[in-house]
Amino acid sequence: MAKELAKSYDPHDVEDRIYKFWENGGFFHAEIDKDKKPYTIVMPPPNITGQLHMGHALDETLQDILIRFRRMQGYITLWLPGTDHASIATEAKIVEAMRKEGVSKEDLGREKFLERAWEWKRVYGGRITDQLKKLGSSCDWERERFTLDEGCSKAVKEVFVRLYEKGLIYRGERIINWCPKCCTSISDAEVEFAEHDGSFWHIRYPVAGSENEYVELATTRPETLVGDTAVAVHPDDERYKHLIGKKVILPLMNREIPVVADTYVEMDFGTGVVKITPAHDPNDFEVGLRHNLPVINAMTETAVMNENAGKYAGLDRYEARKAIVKDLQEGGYLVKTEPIKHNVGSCYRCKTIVEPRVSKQWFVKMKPLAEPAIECVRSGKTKFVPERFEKIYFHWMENIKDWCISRQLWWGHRIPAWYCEDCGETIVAKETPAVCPKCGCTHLKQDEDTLDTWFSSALWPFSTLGWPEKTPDFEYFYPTNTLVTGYDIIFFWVARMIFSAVEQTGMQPYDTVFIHGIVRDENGVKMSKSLGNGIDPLEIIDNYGADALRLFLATGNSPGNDMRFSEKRVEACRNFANKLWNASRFVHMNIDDFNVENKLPDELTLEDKWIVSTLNTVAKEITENLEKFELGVAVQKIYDFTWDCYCDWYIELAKTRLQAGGDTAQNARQVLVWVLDKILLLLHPFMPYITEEIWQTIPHTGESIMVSKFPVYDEELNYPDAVEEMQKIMDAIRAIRNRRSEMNVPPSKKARVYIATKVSKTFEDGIGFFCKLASASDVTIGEEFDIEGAVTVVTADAKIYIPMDELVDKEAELKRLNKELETVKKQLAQSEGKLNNQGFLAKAPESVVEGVKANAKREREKIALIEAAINALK
RNA sequence: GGGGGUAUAGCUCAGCUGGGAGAGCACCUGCCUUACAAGCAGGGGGUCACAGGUUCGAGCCCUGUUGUCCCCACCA
Repeated sequence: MAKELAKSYDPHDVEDRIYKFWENGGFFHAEIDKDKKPYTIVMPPPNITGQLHMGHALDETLQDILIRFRRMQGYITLWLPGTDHASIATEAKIVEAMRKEGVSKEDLGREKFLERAWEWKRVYGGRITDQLKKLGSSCDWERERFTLDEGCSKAVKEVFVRLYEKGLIYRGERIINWCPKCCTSISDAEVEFAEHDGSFWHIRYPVAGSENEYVELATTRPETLVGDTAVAVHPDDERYKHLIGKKVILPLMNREIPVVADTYVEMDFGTGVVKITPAHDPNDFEVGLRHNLPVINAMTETAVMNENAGKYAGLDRYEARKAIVKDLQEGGYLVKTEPIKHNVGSCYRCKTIVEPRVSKQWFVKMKPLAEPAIECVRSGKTKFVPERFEKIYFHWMENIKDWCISRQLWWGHRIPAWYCEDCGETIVAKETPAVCPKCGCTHLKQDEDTLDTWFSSALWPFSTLGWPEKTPDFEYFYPTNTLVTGYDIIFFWVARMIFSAVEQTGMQPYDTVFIHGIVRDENGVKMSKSLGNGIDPLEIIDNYGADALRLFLATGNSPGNDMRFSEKRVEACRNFANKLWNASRFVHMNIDDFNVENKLPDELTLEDKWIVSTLNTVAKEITENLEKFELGVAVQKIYDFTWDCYCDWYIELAKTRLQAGGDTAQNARQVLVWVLDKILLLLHPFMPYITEEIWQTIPHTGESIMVSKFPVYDEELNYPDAVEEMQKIMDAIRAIRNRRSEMNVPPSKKARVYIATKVSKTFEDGIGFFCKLASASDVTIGEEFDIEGAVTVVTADAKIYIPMDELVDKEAELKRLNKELETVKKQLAQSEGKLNNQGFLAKAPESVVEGVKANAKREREKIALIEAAINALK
């Protein structure tokens, strides 16, 4: 008996069962086979901060499509999964959770805190793994990695030491971005700028030693005044030239500070005078270095004024601002206050406004690393898809500044540097040193800080494969093939991976960076936790199935562009899954006991040739599009083929043959099964679950569709003539349906319709959509017809005769025909115009001229046919 | 200040190297036609933002304009 299939597709029944089947069957695991080519994707590791969101679902889906496609093409595919410890983000979450319990980091101490963090990892890392599985991700779980695991940590230390020994990592006192809430330094890339409404306070500083002389300057941050160590003017500024070298008195603090000349000052902006606070502004810091100015840090690490702020000590930076403005006003120093819009930077994690801060940090010297990384992309070793992102990459790389890599956090890779408490020596090493190499003492203390989380992410493509060891995996799978990620982390991650890989492995990390956009909500707003507009992919999977979600994410998504989530469209995708399911039910009804071979019959009818040939073309197009990362275009092709060609036409046409029985029916069955099989194979990368489920129930060889061969273009199956003829027949049938509808022919009334095409078929058009192929007539195009009581209706390539008694509205019919006649005449005039244009004939290639001639000929034929139809009506 | 994306049906978007505009949803008409009403057949609806240019031919290429979104820089 044929297997009974439920009337509609229920993904709940299927997905978990199929995933287990794949996992237990070992189909995800990549066994190295030197005779075959590898195809490798290393998964961008999701953070262990929580659960997967729609952006992950997109990222994973795209990767899984590529991986499944390549696997079916016969590559040894490795999709290596993993998670990221995400130091600052995770630590912030844990601290937040602890705060609710009334516990602080310091209460716990470093070791206990880390225990807690590892527990967090165990819970949330596991959750993410489960979620990845729900999506159908075909990753090699045996190779799963975590950025803090032993291997990755080894790679991190190796790289740190190598770069240090090469002089590319240094420690120094610099001004960095400081988050007063996270209490850590953050890199330039981690600062987000946004426009804020602020005030521009104009303040006057008395000139020392002269009565009633002032310089007026303007600032947006009066609270930093307490740390001023100079004021600066432009050297060419005539207004202030005489003051250069003199001193002014810092209001409220009553300190004398010098007036320096520096070209950094813009004469046209503000008053042309700038207060210089080296400890609290990056530009001022630079000016300070040039003029050898002292650095007065006036704030603590939580941005509270410190003892250097005199009477303001203990006030928060914004309270201090208020107090200082008030005192300035009372002291007569405040000239005016004007509103201003200016950009303010905040921490990308907690949104707290960052405070520039001078402190001792570790940095990576970027210039020497950037150059080879630029070359890697310029030479095409690594390509971006879409290409335009290369520009962004180049711009960033070419203007790169040193990378601050130390973080004042506990969750992460601890910096492999030790300081000798006796002699002050710094030791950088992969292993904990026993004694100080300089003084021989054992009083060594490891640096308290950890590394920027992106430092380990930057090594991900090779640290996960066993580097720095020359492991078989590394030798075989590296460099990897494709990196799939969103444009939002090109700077954070992609760029850093490329320079790290080039520097450490001497090779590009991957051939292609396939960039996608972000998934927005239905209103086009970026999904975010704080807005509460995020949509949980698992909920969608629960309601519509993973295949539907995947299909939605793949459809209509063009590389590099954002997409909007649309539940309506997910629903449409679910409907497609159901359509496919029911098509397979229909096939099942006709193949009891698997009595059908999954191969094409010897004799193919016109419609067989059409479907086979069309499928053949579709397979080619899908392959081409997948190879150039046009996943959306690829999936659309198979969607249309399945629904329009297979379901709406082929199955309908096959019904008549199935009823006929005998060889006719058997041939139809074979073609039905054969085409369905190909559809499933082509669709499998996009909709893995349902395709496996159905594939298992039709005649097949092999264990799983996952490891079956992806259909390839086969010249033997190409029947262009049949496709063309079938196209005409379908056009004609459509026209008949259209006419029936327009003429209000009652559905109960059968009409005999004659269609004249090259292939000379007669169709009987029954109720609504029902058409069947009847015996061929001897009518050919151009032949004169004389069918009593019938009227000619003209379509592009066929004449259709409909019995007169079914025409209810002659007037409307005439009107329509006349309109069409007019249109065609216009087209003909255009074509003839071209053919009479000497300029055109001289310049146009022969093929074009031939094309226009063919158009004109066809148009003349049309006109003749329409005129005939009009006459028949009259 | 610099760079980039985008403008196509009522809505959300495809349209890949220039050759007679598409999908999903929505809307209208008619159908429970034994695979599927999560469906079938048909229909309405678009100066492809605007203005020039190249071409026999432009949604697609070039120039400019406008709208909109984003990224980078950060002049206090």
